[in-house]
Parts: sequence; structure tokens; C-alpha cells
Amino acid sequence: MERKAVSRIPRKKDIAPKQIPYSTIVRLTQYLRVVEKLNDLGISGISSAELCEETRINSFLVRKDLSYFGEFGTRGVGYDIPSLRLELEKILGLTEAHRTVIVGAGNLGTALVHYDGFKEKGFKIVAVFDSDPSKIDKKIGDFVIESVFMLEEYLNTNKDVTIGIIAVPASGAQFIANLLIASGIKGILCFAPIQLMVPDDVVYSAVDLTTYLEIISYYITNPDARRTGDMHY
Amino acid sequence: MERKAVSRIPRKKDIAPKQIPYSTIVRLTQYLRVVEKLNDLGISGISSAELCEETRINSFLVRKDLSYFGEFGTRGVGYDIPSLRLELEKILGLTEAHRTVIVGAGNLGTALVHYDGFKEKGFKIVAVFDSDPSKIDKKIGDFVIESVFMLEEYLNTNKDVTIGIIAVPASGAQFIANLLIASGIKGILCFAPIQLMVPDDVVYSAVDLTTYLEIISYYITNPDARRTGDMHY
DNA sequence: CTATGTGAAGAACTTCACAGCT
DNA sequence: AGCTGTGAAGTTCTTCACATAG
Repeated sequence: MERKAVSRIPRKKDIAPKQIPYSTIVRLTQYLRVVEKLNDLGISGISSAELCEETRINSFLVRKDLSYFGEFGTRGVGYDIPSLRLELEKILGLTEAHRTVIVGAGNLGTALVHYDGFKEKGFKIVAVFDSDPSKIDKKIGDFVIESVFMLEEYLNTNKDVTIGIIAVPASGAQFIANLLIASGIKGILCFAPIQLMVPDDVVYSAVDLTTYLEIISYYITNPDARRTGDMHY
Repeated sequence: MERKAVSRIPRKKDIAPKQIPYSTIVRLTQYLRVVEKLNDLGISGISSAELCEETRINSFLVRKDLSYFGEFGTRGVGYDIPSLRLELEKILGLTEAHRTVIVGAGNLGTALVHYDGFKEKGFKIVAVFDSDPSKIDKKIGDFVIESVFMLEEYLNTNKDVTIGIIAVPASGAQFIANLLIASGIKGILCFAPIQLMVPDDVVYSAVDLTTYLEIISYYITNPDARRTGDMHY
């Protein structure tokens, strides 16, 4: 069975000195989104109460989340938007672009290649792969589609690629994941509706579209069930 | 500012008698995924410990999650897969298909139309809309793309549509959402990287691809940070 | 003897209240 | 005077231990 508390000694608290909740990280991305928007509008400062209005995240929680990482505000004043933005980018590791490959050049892969948000937010797509011979050497935007059989070699000669996006059907997803993992990729974002086996040192996130619809279905069917703000991710 | 505890009397506990965690609902979809898979393989039963192996969700939690909704297992034996599957489908409101419209026939919309998972899992796409005149009357799979200006009328004459998927650029997303809301849609899944204003009685979930990558970036940059199993959604 | 279901204990997370700067 | 930062209180969620049922 799962990890069994054998000696009853090492409680979680003992192992982990000062952990940051996962939900805090998710919220940081929301603060960043607001701060980017206001920065573009030329607004220079914001208070936790205003951030609350923009995000619907309680202002206490806004301050607590930020305080895990430092003291970014000025008491009596609030947060300076350019510097808060920079701090958030530093925390999230966005100060330099993550070089990213996309595997799978179907409709989803194509949509991802064309998605402007990635470039803007510091995820630089560097190559696109597919297994379908009829697609290879065709172009998507500025990219020439390469064979998945070249993926391993590509990653071995381009060690600075940190993230792989898997946009292939479920049947091929684990194979691709294994290639990525073997080449030392650090993060994987998978759109195939399958639970991948990924070692603990690779950061792995799955986006299963069916799951989102099923969750929506639950809350439609059970309108009285509480929905926390957490729903949006 | 946000809701302020005025009279200090009604604590949350008093208002909410027996709440089911959002994370429980997310996990139910994972149990369903496993049970579907094993059912297809012809396996008839599963214990909470085996479900734990498949999902990496603690077996205590598996049992607790299921017990919110009833007693589906047999002590000393485990869970019968066909009946557990049915129960999960009932809980999640999947026993009859949700009629679903997709708005936005770009690459993402096209990918969604072609995505087999939806049909299989009981989300029946019934129509596809776009604002680009050059796309209207073109076909995606079996669907003829209709003008967004027909969306309102379509929904008013097809009141059984419960879910709308928004796959348009951020600039048009709120407009589309307003049409869907005005027509009495029950659930919205939005792929545009924007926070929509949606009334409380409409179930709303947002999938922001950038957010997922930013979260991955954080955990790549901070390898010692704890990652809970919760990451996969 | 095995595996579920659940009250109770424990951990994690959020909210609060106010001290502390500006 | 105003807003942040944070220890403490409060709440929610998870883990545990064991009674219970087959």
C-alpha cells in the first residue's frame, strides 16, 4: 500500500520547515496577470485591497502570499507595480525565457504554436515535432515540423530546452514523455487524457479537458454545492 | 473591501452543514478515469489500495471521498467496478449527455471539435460558431460553422444546451460569455487568458495555458519546493 | 481475515487582528 | 492616517485507527 507510517516519528511538520502552499503559487500567477495588465495601462501602484477587487482573492491572503517571499510593499502605501511585477517574475522563474518544444502538430499543437501568450510570457518555442510522415517538413508558422525520431538527438544537442509540451494522442504520450525524460527535460505539460509515469524530479502537469467538463457537470448537477474560488485552475 | 465579518456571529461552520471539498470532486474524476480503464480491460473489482496505486491518491482519502456520497464498497472485498463507475457518473452528473456548443473555430476550437474524449465521456457537441465571415458555412468534421450572430437565437431555440466552450481570443471572450449567460447557459469553460465576469449561478472554469507553464516554471526554478499531488489540475 | 466506512486527531491553509513602518 | 506584514485563531482538508461487515 502507500507510504506507511512505520516508526511514527517523522511527522510531515518535522520534514518540512516552511512550505509554501501550491495554491499560493497558483495565486501568484493571478497577481502577475493583474500587475501586467495595470502596468501596461501605466498605473504605478496597487494595494492588497485593490488586488483583491481584481482577483477576488481576499486581501489578507494576497499579503500573506506575497510575504512568503519577502516584503515587497510599502506600509501605508501599497505595492509598486513595476517592482512587484519583477519580484513575481523572479519568484516564478520567468526572468529568462524557458526554451520549450512542442510534440504533436495536430490541431492542438498548431493552436499552441500560434498562441501568442507563450512568447509574451517568456516561453520560447524552439521546435515542433510530429510522428506523422506526411506532416514532417511542413511548416507551422515559422517552424518546420521535425520527426519525433529526431527529438532525442535534438534535445541532446540543445540541452537548454527545459520544457516539453505533449500534444499527441493518449496512445503515444508515454513514449514521448520517456524520450523527454531521458533527455533530461525539467518540466512536462501534457494534454493527453492519460496519467503519465514521470519521475519525481521532473515537474509534470496534466491538462485533461474532459476533467474540466466533468467538474463543471458536477456543479451544474449539484447547484447547492459550494464552489470555492479555487475552481479556476 | 471583501466580505467583512460584521456581527461576529455566523461562523462558516454554522452556514454550511456538510460540505464536499472541491478537491474531492477533482479526485472523483480521477477515480472515474481508472474505473473506466479497468472496466474496458474486463476487470471487475478494485480495492481502495489498488485505486491508490493507480492514482497516487492515499487509500484513506479514496474511501473518505467516496463515503461522502454513499457506501459503494463491500467490506472485506472492495468496490465492484461497473457499479462504482455508475455511481461516479451519477455523482458527476454524467448519466445523460451534456449538450455543448463551441464558440471559436480557430485551431483550438477545431482541436476541441475533433477531440474524441468529449463524445466518449458524454459531452455532445451540437454546434460550432465563429465571428470570422470567411469561416462561416465552412465545415469542421460534421459541423457547419455558424455565425456568432446566430448564437443567441440558436441557444434560445435549443434550450437544452447546458455548456458553452469559449475558444476565441481574449478580446472577444467577455462578449461571448455575455451571450451565453443571457441565454441561460449553465456552465462555461473558457480558454481565453482573461478573467471573465460571470454571475454566481453560472458554473465557470478557466483554462489558462500560460498559468500552467508558469507554475511549472516555479517548480523547475525551486526544485526543493514541495509539490503536492494536487498539481495535476 | 480482509477491506470498507468514519469519528477523532492532525496538518495545512485561510482569516483575523493588530503591531509596525512610512 | 493608512496599508503592509505576521503571529495567532479559526476553518477546512487529510490522515489515522479502529469498529464494522462480509
